[in-house]
Amino acid sequence: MPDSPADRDRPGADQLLAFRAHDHRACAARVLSEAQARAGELGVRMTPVRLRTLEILLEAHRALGAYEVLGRLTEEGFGKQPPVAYRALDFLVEHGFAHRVRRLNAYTACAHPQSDHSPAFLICESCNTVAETPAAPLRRALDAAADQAGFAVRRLNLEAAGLCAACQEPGE
Amino acid sequence: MPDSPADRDRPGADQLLAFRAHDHRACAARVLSEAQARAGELGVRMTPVRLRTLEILLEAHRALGAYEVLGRLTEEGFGKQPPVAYRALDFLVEHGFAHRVRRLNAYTACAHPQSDHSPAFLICESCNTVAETPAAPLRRALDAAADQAGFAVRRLNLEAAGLCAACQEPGE
DNA sequence: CATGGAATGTGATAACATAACAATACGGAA
DNA sequence: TTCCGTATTGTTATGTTATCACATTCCATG
Repeated sequence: MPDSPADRDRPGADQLLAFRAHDHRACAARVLSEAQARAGELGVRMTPVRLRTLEILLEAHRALGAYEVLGRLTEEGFGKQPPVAYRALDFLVEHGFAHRVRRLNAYTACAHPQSDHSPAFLICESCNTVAETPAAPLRRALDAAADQAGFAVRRLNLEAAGLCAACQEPGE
Repeated sequence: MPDSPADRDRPGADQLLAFRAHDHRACAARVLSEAQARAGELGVRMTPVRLRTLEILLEAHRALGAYEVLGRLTEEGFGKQPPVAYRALDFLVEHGFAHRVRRLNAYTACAHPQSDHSPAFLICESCNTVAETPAAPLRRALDAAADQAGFAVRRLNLEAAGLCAACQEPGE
């Protein structure tokens, strides 16, 4: 299927697929297997809680709060205290498998774990769907501005709140 | 004093003054009086708690948590329950007198209340200083990308974490 | 198999934020 | 000026998010 680097840099391609119909099961499975492969490359352990946490985020295809994730994990026999979820989520974020959406106090699976990137999030205030879109050009622009002040950017968090196409429709 | 629109769009001018020595008292007084004038224009009331909250943020010249602000307000005879601080802060943010820095769960006085703008924050992970820099060009770029997906951006939050010039120095 | 570091689990608590409602202040209309 | 509606401030109570400290288990390595 078409998923060239060029496609990946073009919003409107699979980046914003959160707002569009798609083969969800295949999409999740693909990201999962990519993530496992990448964990191997990075020399980190994709343990059962961590894997399951990522699966949960992928199934939702929306941002989940830590306690929502915890609830799911507990149902499945994992621990029931907050650190269980927070540690798994922190791990996933740390290694680029998931992102933290601060505006929602929530976490979402990374749509493109295979490559380092500077993500930007489009958060629909009506349906709460979170779409990830590439922000590399924005990142470069910001880096340039920060450089002038001698500031070294390490992590960038870019979240736009608004209305997705579907929620803008009149009868919605 | 020089504060033309051109200056305001150039980082390295007064935008990043949080990282530089400056006449803090005069700077705070200027912003305060501008804010009061602007409240009049907007037809909103800059009441004592709200004014004092803004003063507190300006004095700190760093991001303060809601409970830090609450502590200060309480010392001065205002209420001692969280909503007192949250309401004042919400008011200030709502009308552009302050910003919320989500990465820090904190609030900071707006450096440029006189004009609508899309701010970006440079957050030093070492000294926690928060500098506000203009993000209008970034905003335009993001709007363009979002448009392609039919997404209408209403609010943009851009926070960069890293090291300020001072904290990058060897002996620091 | 011993062993040390990583990972998981627990109870407890800290930190951040809002709901719901009472009392008061303010400003415009009668 | 007086009255009235609304905005504002205050309170108690509670909800939500996140971390600390420490015990136990897992697992790769020697």
